[in-house]
Amino acid sequence: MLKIYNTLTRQKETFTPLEPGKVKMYVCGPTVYNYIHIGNARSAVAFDTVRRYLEFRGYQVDYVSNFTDVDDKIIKAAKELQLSAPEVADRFIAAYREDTTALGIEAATHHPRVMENMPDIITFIQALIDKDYAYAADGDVYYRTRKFKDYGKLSGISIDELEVGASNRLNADENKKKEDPIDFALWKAAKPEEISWDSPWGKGRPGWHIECSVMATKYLGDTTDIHAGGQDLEFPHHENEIAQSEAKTGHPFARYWMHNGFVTLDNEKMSKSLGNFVLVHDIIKEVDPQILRFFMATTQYRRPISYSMDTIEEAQTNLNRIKTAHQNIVYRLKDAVDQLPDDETHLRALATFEETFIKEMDDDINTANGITVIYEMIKQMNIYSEQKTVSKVVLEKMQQQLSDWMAIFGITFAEEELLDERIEQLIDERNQARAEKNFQRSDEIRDLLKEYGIMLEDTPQGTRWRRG
RNA sequence: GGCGGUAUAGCCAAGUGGUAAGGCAGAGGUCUGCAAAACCUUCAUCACCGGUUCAAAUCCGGUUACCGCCUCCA
Repeated sequence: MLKIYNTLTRQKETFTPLEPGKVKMYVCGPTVYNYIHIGNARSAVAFDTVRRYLEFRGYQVDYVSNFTDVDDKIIKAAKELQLSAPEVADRFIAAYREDTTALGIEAATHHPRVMENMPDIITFIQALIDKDYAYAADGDVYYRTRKFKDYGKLSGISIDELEVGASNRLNADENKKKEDPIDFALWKAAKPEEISWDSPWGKGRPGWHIECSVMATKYLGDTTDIHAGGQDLEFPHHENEIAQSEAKTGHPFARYWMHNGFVTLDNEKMSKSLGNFVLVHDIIKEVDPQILRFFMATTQYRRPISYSMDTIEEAQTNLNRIKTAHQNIVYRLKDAVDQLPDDETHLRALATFEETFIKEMDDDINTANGITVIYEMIKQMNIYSEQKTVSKVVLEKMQQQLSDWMAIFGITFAEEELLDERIEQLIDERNQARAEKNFQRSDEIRDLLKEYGIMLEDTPQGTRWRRG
């Protein structure tokens, strides 16, 4: 039984979607004004993993993730890059797709953009005004926060406590227009020469929070099963989304709220404003993106994860261990017999591993524990693949089970590649030398191939190679 | 100041009442012509203090440290 930690109730709850077998999931996406860093990637990875696990468990997932392509930072970046705001957005959406693809993140069912949903945003805001939950003020439109009685239910904060801190942070101009300092902008009047859209309140552009309310309800309906994002979105972003959406529709906006923990660098949150970030775009030139992806799976998504070269190297070692085990299985398929008397025992053991794996992953997508089950399974797989005779039935099941699980973590095993003819010849020559006990020559060849990144291993079934 | 989170071996990381998973690194061993890979053995009383209990890393109270949100941020 799948359980998910729901930020709204602060506890793990049994997951049951609104519609049996189908899950509606919305994940707050990036503001596309530059490349994503590892912290941004964690969110995308975490919820891609949730999605893949839901699919593994038999659900059909409708996955929506937005691109914020209208925003102050984009306007600023456009000035710096001497491009139009849409051009900046296009460029970094392309970069986002490139980086996330490298990380094995599946594209969403829909990737809506703010610019493409302007009429719906305006309609949504108008509906809030009509319901008296919002008011226009000199070209801006604000949300009447105090009117929404459930305000604070997600983050557990109260308006009165907020007001104290908020008063000296907002600029005076904006405050003058607001009825209450706690009110937030749904629509901002255009400043000269900024990109803007026509609206009943004059030229302007939407505030940040409204887009997610609009797009989530437009693509998934009034109530979404899972709404997710980083912990920093809990307040105010998600709180405001709830206020807007529930005021408009009268229905619960999302049933399960999921928030991922941060990536830390030297025990501090990796963030754009702190400047302590590593761009995915840069790091994948040096580190195999699969390693980065696997690294993120080694910690449960709600906990902070510490990024360093040490932790990345450890992930690499561990991923290699799993890949080697997979290769061991594939290698033995070549000389496996169709079946053996003890097949049933091994298949049962595999089924037990699967039960455990599901039990661990069902516990709020505990990938760290899921991976532990993988380690235990590959140990048995390694032992099996060293048996004198092996069965195809068992090996195939092992191979399939391991790749299915790793796919949840976004890891795929490379297709077996063919070696260069020259290298094949060298391996043959080395085996000849070994047969003649000319170990000097055989070691020479092994060292030579090592320089090309081909590692040789002598096994009872013959010499095998791998990239290393 | 308000709200929330975390503290487990050299490192990463599970474990929410029954006497500390797993991985890396380290040590020893098996296998191997030597390797590699693999396998086996070994390696912690859980930040601190007090309490509840037959029994606590796990519950309660307190202390300390670190982190996050409250302002754009995954």
